[in-house]
Amino acid sequence: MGNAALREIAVIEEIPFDEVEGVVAVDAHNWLYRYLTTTVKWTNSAAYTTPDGIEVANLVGIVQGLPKFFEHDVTPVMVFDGGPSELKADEIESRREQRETYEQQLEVAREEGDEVAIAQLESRTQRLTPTIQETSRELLGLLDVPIIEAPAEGEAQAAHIVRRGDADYVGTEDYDALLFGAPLTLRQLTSKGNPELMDLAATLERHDLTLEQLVDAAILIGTDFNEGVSGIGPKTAIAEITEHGDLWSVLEARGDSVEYGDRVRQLFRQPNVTDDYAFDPTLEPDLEAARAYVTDEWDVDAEEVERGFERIEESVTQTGLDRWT
DNA sequence: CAATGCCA
DNA sequence: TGGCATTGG
Repeated sequence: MGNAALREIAVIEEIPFDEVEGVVAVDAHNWLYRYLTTTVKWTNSAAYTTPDGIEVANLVGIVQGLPKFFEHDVTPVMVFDGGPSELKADEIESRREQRETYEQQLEVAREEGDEVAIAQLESRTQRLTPTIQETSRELLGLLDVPIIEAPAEGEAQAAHIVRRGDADYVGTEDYDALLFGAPLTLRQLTSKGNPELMDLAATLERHDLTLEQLVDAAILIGTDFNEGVSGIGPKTAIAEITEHGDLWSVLEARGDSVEYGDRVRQLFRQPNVTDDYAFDPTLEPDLEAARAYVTDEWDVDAEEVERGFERIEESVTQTGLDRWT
């Protein structure tokens, strides 16, 4: 989701994949979700469901999606969302408890009309199922793709990692990455053509804004967590913030108001992220194990993943993934 | 310029 | 989704 109006504000340019270098901190939820909803699923639904009715389109998506990185000598690092759905495989009981807790929280938030909390909790509704999470982690592990656990939003954590210089780009379709302060963001990583590069510094420079002001402008327009002011779009938001300086001054001058403005602001300014992560960008995939996992353990038709594995294999042997530091 | 609805 | 035309302020 995110905010499409930010596209009007952001400096975005298409770049050849060859010019992408280094490490991409991928918003794993966003990345997997693309493969679960669009590409694979409807083309041959049966091929991505086990006899038990468990969806394994994520495994196919991973096998088909990773070669893009490998073939361009780009190291993906998958950043998973934290929060209520971070579950350990064998903790069935705590799983139920957490789900109940989440339901209760959502109920309370609804009663209180706390739109921000509702939005946050609902955004966790469309979370990946525990099975998807577990099998994705397992397969990524076999392929030696680093996984980082975010305390909350994966996107915020990915932005944090890039800000600290431990990765070069955030990978997500979501324009919100900009608001989390991601210096460089790559979009269209799942599509066929070239990716798009979204540049924070260039964006701020173009409009002569600070990041804080950009966040305020986005709040005026409306984000995933707040409604925004009716009648304010990207142009007006920038103009008003430029004229009055910040969110509150704009609202005061217009006699408007925004619900939970301060909380949404904090959400972007001080997201829940951690420095407690580490990864080795040197990838040594165990292709045999990965193939076995997908085709034997989860009964995915070998044809569905053959080409993907071949491409990964070729990348490994030709360029040597272990050269990437 | 913002919002809406339709279509590729 | 994203692009485009329309309408309404």
